[in-house]
Amino acid sequence: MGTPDKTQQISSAVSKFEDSPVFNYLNSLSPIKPVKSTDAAQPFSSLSFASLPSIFSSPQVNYDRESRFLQRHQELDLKNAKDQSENEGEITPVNGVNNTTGQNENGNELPGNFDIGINAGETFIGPADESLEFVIELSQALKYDCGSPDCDSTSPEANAERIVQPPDGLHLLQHSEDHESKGKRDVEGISGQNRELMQFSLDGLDSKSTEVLIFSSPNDAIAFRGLVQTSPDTSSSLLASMVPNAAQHEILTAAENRQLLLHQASTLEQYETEGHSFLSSESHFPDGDGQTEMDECFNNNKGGDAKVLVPCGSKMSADLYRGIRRRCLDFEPAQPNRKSYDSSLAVQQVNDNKESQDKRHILFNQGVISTEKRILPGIGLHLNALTSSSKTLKHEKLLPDPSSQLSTADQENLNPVNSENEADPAVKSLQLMEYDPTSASMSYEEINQLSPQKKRHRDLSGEPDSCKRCNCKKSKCLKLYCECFAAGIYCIGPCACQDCLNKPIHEEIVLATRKQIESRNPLAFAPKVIRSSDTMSETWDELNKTPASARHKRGCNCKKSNCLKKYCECYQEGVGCSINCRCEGCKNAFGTKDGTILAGADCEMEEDSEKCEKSAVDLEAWTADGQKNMEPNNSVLLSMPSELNRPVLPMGFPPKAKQLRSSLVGSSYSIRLHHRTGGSGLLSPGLKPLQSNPEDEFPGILYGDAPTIGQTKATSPTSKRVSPPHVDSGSTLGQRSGGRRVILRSIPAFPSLSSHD
DNA sequence: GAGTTTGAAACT
DNA sequence: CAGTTTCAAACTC
Ligand SMILES: [Zn+2]
Ligand SMILES: [Zn+2]
Ligand SMILES: [Zn+2]
Ligand SMILES: [Zn+2]
Ligand SMILES: [Zn+2]
Ligand SMILES: [Zn+2]
Repeated sequence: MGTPDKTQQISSAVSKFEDSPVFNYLNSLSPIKPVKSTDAAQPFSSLSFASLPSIFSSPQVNYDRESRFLQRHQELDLKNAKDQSENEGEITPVNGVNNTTGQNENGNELPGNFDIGINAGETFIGPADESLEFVIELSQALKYDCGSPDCDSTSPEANAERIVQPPDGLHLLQHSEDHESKGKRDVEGISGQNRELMQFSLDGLDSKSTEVLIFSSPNDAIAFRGLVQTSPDTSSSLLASMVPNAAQHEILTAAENRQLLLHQASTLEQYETEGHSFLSSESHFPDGDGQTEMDECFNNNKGGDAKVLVPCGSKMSADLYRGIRRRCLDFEPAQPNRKSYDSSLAVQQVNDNKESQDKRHILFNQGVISTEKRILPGIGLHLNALTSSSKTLKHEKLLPDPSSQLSTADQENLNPVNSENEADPAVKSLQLMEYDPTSASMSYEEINQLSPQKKRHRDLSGEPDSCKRCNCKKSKCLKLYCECFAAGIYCIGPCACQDCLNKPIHEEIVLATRKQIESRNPLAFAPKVIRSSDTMSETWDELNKTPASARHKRGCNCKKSNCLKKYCECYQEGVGCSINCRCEGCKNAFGTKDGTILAGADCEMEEDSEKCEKSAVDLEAWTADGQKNMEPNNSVLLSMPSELNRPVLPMGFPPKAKQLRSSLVGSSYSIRLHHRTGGSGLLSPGLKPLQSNPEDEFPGILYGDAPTIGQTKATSPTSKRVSPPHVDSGSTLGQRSGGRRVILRSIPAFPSLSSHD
């Protein structure tokens, strides 16, 4: 509510953004402006679906179904969300008690705001065939939802934990918070199943399993999500990694998604063959990781009921854990939360087998809870608002959200929620609130952290908090100068800003400001880099060709940097300059304005061998860029997270794309696992540090995640400096960390250049 | 860490 | 739309 003026402004903005599902969703969630939300909210389902359809061949059909699902799902989520949102706004303790009770309460409340108009009921799922598509679409839709942290939270883990521990409402709730992180683990853990899931999604999912899940619990929504997200997330995550921009998301068609999934699946399979677990492979996925993983777990659960879960849990425990951490690391170094996972996992394993039914039940419950948590995160991001802001953008924005979801979680603080105990949710939330409201739900923070942080993650070793984000002194973080604000996220602990108003507490201000900025420039929060993904896979298939399909929408205006430094937004994003650029003396290693790519081959052809060299250098430079950070491989990953950490360029990065590619691909496999192998070791870290594991654990995965998230530039500010991974040496890359990355990159590399603009 | 450079964002 | 100022990051030392 806020002042009428604000409301009006917002409402107007909302109208604009109706398209963005996330936005709607958020609105609905946030208690603050029910009215607005309501209006805007309605679209949530419709919007989200609408977007989905575009992606898939048959949108309408799916749409209907999805909408149904969503409705339910939404209701649940909304309830949760509401609770959370309320909490956020008020900062009251949330989770613990609220969850349980909250649901009921929320439920009552929801109807009013939401009213999505959907029928919730009835048949959620249709025939198996449809279910497949349905699932996918949903997943996408969910993603949008997920954009918020929620997605992450829903994790199988929760179930597991629950099982282990007595079913106290309170405990559960508390755990739920932790679950978020756990969820991630779980997801990853599913490894073996993942493949199946993926395939299944492609093939057409088992209608049976899906149905079961959905129908079985009242929390259909949750289950639903899990299912949906599963397949879609994966694809999405891949996409994300591949595509830098949200735009890709839109572009991708169902077919593409499938391809992606398949691709992943194949990759995973390979891994498994080697003995690695899937988890790792998936984990590498950027955004989706958390979600995806969870989804998978869910899927498993659904299909196999308890059985599935068990596996997930067990696998997850070690492998997942790592994977999760990695991801976290990517985005953010410290994730204290994760620790808890370990313990929880162990417990899960024990219990899992026995109580399949109970588990399920629990799952649902937990899922719900987690959902609630999730909601918060979403809110945390301004993205919601932003998303809505630009109609066209919505998709783009969506992407960002997901990315954010990824998990960055790190936040320094992060509360130790984890294992320690579940400290009371309320307490946590309170604490978090101090820093950020997000704290309650990791996801929230995660999102926020995502983008900006990545840049500076370098601090890894040093301080957990290290990841710093913005350092605004005069803008109060309410202008695009602020990377956080520009990325649509709230400032958090790692930010070194002064007089910051970009915090959940000042949501109204933030949203109003956003609105104003958008009114001036509708694309202000849109992703800066666009990729035409349409053909991407096909087109690109091989690298060769042109380089970069992705391009900066607005182009740069460099005068002195020759587009060879990160002062250049194009270069920073890892994309070549385009006709939209007004740069002078462009030597962008990713492609010059004229279209010349400096790539090695080109170089030769072209006059300047120098360019070639430079370009190649750039690559390295790009990753390492200015600083000299050198962290081992990880660095790259870490850095990337923000936006694209990795250059858009797909394959061929100009210079020595070959090396990269090959290395990437090859490495992907190799890498994968190596961490996972350690099965036992995984857990360890506890926390850690990115730093510590960087090389081993993170490499690939993190990397992937990051990009995904980062992809949409809009969301993330720019990654400023990346640490250099030693990417340049192809050999190195290839081996470990590189693997996944490479794959991702290659995939992403979409072809066309984006002309869309 | 301080200081410089840079180009986008904001402002006029 | 161009010119100027402001700003925070990227970069340098
Ligand atoms: Zn800031
Ligand atoms: Zn900030
Ligand atoms: Zn700030
Ligand atoms: Zn430039
Ligand atoms: Zn440019
Ligand atoms: Zn240029």
